[in-house]
Amino acid sequence: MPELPEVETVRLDLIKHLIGAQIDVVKIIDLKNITPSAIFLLDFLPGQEISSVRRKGKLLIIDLKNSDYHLLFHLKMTGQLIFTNKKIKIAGGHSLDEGSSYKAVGGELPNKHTRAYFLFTNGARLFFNDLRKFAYIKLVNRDELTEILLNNYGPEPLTPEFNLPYFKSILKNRKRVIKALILDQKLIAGLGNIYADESLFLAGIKPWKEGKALKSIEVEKLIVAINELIAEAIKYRGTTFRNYVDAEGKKGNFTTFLKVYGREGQACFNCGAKILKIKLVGRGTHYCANCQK
DNA sequence: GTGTTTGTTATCAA
DNA sequence: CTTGATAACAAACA
Repeated sequence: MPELPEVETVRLDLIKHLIGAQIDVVKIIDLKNITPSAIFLLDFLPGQEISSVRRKGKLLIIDLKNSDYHLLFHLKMTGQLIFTNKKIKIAGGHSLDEGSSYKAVGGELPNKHTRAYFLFTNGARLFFNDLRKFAYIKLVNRDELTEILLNNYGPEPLTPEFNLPYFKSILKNRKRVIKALILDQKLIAGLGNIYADESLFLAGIKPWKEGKALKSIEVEKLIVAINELIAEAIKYRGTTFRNYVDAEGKKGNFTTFLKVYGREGQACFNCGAKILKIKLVGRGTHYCANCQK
């Protein structure tokens, strides 16, 4: 599941290669979550130059030079953005021979999960893969982007806006369980199911505790846990639990540092008790009954 | 065939 | 208006 650290890893990979790159050809293979229409994008994008790659929470934002437009990518659960500048022989002009490809995690590219791809004038290629068809590509103008960011995304971990007074303000008087609150992108942008479970374990808090029931010391522990966890996960290039890969097709290295997610039935690293798993707010939820109060 | 996986949104309720 | 709870979606896999 690409959460903030995984999308950030993809972003850091992409800026190494895509800044200044000019789009040559766009191929849309099978993508229903694309706006405006695929036909419009096929016409609009060629010739556009990429000026920067940004991110808000799990949303990747590609800015186009001398343009009021921004290309948004959301990977949802199984989306991948895989870049390559390996040279391959392309028969006759610009278009990539569908049969030609090179090896990457998940098979040759393009493969059966490739929903769209971009060819750049310098020979680089960017593949948009998605096993399920949840992920989206969206082209928006500046005002639409501002509105999207304002309406859907709160402050991110590791930013000045995500401070203790803010965190306390969004938890007090809240009846929702703490896991639901920290998963809410409007309150904190970037946490998904893995890092929500992990941060609550690190802070020693039961996932189903009501927001308003958290003691001051618990709120302090949790904000530290979230920030440290996200920083470490970025440092290790994210977590691959199912099919996440970075923009070079490589897996994340933080997986081995997980304390509770995916460890049901195994011994807690802290106390040795069995890690338990329940369903909470519709999500698989992992915790240690002994360490989380 | 059944249940499970999760990010996000729609819908409904209070 | 705010807040919260839940279903729905997608496709593969055990």
